[in-house]
Order: sequence, then C-alpha cells, then structure tokens
Amino acid sequence: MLSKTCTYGVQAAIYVAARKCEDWISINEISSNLNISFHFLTKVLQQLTNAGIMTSQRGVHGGVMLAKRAEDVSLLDLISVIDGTDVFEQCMLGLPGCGVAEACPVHDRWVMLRTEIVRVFMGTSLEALAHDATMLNLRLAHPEVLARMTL
Amino acid sequence: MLSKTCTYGVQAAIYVAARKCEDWISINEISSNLNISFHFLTKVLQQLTNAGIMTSQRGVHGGVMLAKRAEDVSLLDLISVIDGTDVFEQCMLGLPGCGVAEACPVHDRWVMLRTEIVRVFMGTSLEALAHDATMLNLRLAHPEVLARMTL
DNA sequence: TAAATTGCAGATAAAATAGTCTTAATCTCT
DNA sequence: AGAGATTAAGACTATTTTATCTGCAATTTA
Repeated sequence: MLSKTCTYGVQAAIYVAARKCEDWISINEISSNLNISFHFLTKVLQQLTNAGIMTSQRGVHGGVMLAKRAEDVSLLDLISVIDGTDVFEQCMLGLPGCGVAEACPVHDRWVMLRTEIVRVFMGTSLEALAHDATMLNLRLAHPEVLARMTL
Repeated sequence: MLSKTCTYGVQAAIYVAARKCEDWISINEISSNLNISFHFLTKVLQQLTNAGIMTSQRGVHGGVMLAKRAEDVSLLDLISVIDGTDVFEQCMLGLPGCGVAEACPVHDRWVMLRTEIVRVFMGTSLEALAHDATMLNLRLAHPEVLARMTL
C-alpha cells in the first residue's frame, strides 16, 4: 500500500508531533529512535518541509519542527506528499482510460473502497495519531528499539 | 496497491474467464490483446497454474484454461497468489510487532479499512468480473489496443 | 573568527521489481 | 517418426526503489 519511504515519513511526523515541544528536533534523534537510516530520513523529511508541513533549521541546535498545527495535517496530506495521489485516484488495474465513462471490471468496487480510505485518511489528523502514539507509549519502533528510547 | 505483475495476472484471468470457451486459450492471444509482454505474462500465468487456478497445455493447440469454475475464484485469490497476503495482514507502517496487543497509531484505522477491502475482494468472483467485462465490452486494454482486438 | 554541529545536495551502491531473450520440454498434426 | 507450435524454465538486462557516503552550507558557541 505505502512505500517504505512513506512509512518513514509518517512515522517521523508522528514522532515529532508526539514530542509536543516548541524547539527544533534533530533528525538524528528521530532516525536513531525510529531505527531509520539518518541520511535517508533526511531526504524524506525534506519532502515534508518542501511541502510546507515542516520547517527545518541548520546549525548547532537545529532540526525540524511542524510548520502547521498537528490538527491541521491529515494522514492523507502526509501520504500524498511522499507517495503522491495516484493510489487514491488511479484505476486499480492501472488502465489509463479507466473512469466513470469507460470502467474496467473492478472499477466500481475499487472506487467504493478507495473513497472510504480517503475519507478515513483525510479525517485522521496528525494530532490524533500523535495522541494515540502517546497513549500507546509511542509504539512506533521495533520492540528492540523501544528498550533504548531516549525519549 | 497492486504490483504491475499482479494487475497483469488479474487482467489475464478476467480475459480468460470472459472468453467462456472450453478450449485452451494461447498466451500469445492474451498478451497481444492485453498489450502485455508475452514472456512476462507467461511467468505470471505460471504462478496461477502452479496455484491450481489455471491449467496449461503445451503444443500446437495449447494454451491456458481455468482449472476451477469462475465463480469459485475470488479476486482475493488472484491477488494473494501473485502479490501475497502481506498487504491484507501487515501493519500499514510496516512495524513488525504491531498487532492487537501492541498497536501502532494507525493500527485500528487501517485494520478497519483492510477488513472491508478483504471482504469486498473475497466476495468478488472472477465470474462477476468477467460478466462486468463482457457488459463493458471487455474494457481491459488501453484504448488504442481495443481498436484491434481480435476477439 | 574558528570550530563544532546540523540540515542540504549530489553521487554512488545495493536490492527489488519489471522486462527480454534463449533453450528445453511437450503436445498435435501429418 | 518428424516438423511445427506452444508453454516451462532459467539466464540476463533494465528500471525503480531503497540505502549509503561524501562534501557543502548554514547556524551557534566559544
């Protein structure tokens, strides 16, 4: 469903939102706690900053920060920025001409499911995810990583 | 959502079911009508024959054929054989320990959607898809391919 | 101003997926 | 039995995705 790149981005966004701090959070902290390659995560987060979801700051106490309120960022926003909107718009069988006018055999069934997915993802705010994460004791990383969380 | 390989397999299965003929259908006919690389489609269909969904026959009037009745093959079966069941079972964020006991922040939301997807895919038979395909004038291939369909 | 820290950008490498080609095996027809 | 047709199987190539590495730019602190 989602690319690995996208899961990293969503995880990181939840992590940042769950921290609820007004200061910059270093990418190194995020990557080591979520067990994601630092340089790779850097690029993923750049996509989020370029999209205006986060801001970044270089230098000694730099890092990233949410650019918007967590309740104003939806899961759909995060996924769309990183993976694009194809999965929410395209034909399931990848047929270019498929649409309401000329539908493929799975068209109607998939549109129904897709619409529901979009509805849920759009209605799920980063704030809600971060809240759940906090309640769940920030269950984002692998079990072995949880043990040495610096949070 | 689906790999390209999987979309090829589903398309081919619908094509074969829609033909409703008791004879072998050559992979060459399928590949040229659906605009899929012949050799590649060969491999995809082998997965379906190995899984017992199709049978194949070599030689002059050989080809492939459904091994079961079209109403006994579900869309879920086709997808599971080719892409596996990970997408229907795994955590959306790919976290290995995620489950009912220890859930990730998106767990509940995704399980709900995933269950609905499985329900619909399981309830959609190849017979239904083939019927729709026939009604829709076999709208499987790209527009430019439709023009020269040999069907 | 110098040094340390941190994100940014581009090159490179590794792995997974998609696609192509060649040969072998099997079937039908004559 | 032999020739042609068709799937099976495996090697090989190409493309995309994922991951790593190196140097640079910006910021803070001393």
